[in-house]
Amino acid sequence: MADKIKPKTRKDLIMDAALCIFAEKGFQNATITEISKEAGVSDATVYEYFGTKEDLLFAIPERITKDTFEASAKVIPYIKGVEGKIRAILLFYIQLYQSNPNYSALVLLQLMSNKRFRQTPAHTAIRKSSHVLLDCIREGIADGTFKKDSNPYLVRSMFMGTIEHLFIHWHMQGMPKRKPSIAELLDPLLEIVFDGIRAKKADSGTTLYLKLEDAGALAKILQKKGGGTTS
Amino acid sequence: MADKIKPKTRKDLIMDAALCIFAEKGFQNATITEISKEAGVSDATVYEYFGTKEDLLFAIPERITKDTFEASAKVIPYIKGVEGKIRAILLFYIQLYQSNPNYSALVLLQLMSNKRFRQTPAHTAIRKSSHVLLDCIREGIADGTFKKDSNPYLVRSMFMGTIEHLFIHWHMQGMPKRKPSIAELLDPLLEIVFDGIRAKKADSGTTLYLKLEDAGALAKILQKKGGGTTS
DNA sequence: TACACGATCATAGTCACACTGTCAAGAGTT
DNA sequence: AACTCTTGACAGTGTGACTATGATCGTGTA
Repeated sequence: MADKIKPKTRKDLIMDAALCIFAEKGFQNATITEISKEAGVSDATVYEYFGTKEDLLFAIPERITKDTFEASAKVIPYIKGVEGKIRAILLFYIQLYQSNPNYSALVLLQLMSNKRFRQTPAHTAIRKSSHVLLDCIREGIADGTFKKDSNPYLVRSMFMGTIEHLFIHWHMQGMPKRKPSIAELLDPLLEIVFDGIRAKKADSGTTLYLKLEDAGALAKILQKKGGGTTS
Repeated sequence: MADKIKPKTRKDLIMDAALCIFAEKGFQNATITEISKEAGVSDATVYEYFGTKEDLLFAIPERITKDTFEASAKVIPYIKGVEGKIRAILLFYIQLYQSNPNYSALVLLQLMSNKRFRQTPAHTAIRKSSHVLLDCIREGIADGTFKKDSNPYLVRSMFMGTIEHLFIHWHMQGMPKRKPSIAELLDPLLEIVFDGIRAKKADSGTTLYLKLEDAGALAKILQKKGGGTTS
């Protein structure tokens, strides 16, 4: 196990340097010379490993994205309850973005709006993970946790859109040094959405809400019976 | 009024051409020569009006953004109720993005992640409008429409993040010809969020929700009184 | 030690494109 | 006609991605 200390190949050195510089100055404003200098190699070596500057850009998120999302996919099935699963998936995203600011800057600011990136293995991994989230929401609708008429695509966009929006603003605000408090917003976010889409029936042990207009009718029912609620 | 038919200045022609080409191929992949040819002017004329290619990019959303958001700001105060106000603001965004696909592609895909764009009048207008939305949410919290412990920043990110996410995916999907159904998702979106943050108390005239545990006590009250709800 | 071979470097060169500068050709005005 | 302002044509510069080539370094092998 001691030989697991990787000696950092030149390829890794180049990608590490590129990640820093791309995240800091943006893809277009970064030069190959700058990256090769930072990595301590020559320009030619960069082209030895990566055909073009854009190939280098696309290669960077590949390792981390695949590793993370494959790990996520393995864990999720063992979590019981769709709400817990959804929470776990979103926590994965938030922690990934939060603990790798350069990575998230790259993905959210440079890659997400690049059409060629969409034909990349890294993006396939992202898409797959996004699909897992969608399936969880569908499962929640199917098993009665969420309202039958919920739009799963909308709900997914609410989750992913909100989280990405928060991170984009964090990056654009110009202070990615300070740890963001986005993880603390996960539970409030979940609470709002779940509260909004949760089926309001008395089949699970959750809190039950009734419209006031129905309260009159309910009052009579409650009077006749002892107070037991049978569906 | 007949002389209101603008003869389309060269500046406008250039910006129109640039909008099309930037939206289609992206800022970096578009060349000045291409734009000037499309506009029917020479390269030099482009530089006559716009110092740099980026200045041209930033100039494009200026008119439409300012016009739209200033119009929005004038209308909002006349709408009663924070929920209506919020709905109106979001509808403004959606209709703006939906009826100007090129504009929304430019803003959402190219400009939002550009740091220099943030120091631009166009972005100031966007920020101002975003602040109006935040104020509405705060107003809703203050007047008891929404829960006291709602995080207005989070709620705003939920609205804007979701809408932007939906539009970005619409653009990236590669079929911006077909009219998107995003406007139809506004009410479901509002329903979920409002449902999640609405104060469940009996202080405003809106629909009222009660916890089931309270229904027993309510039943007695309703029996004694005729049914009128005085606060 | 000597050799071979692959990896890396240094360097020079090509090409595309943003941007500049110059000057001449219209168009409008006096 | 003279004057001015706008526009176009075009040549030129600088930067940076990418290519091509030969030198050099490091390592394993005879």
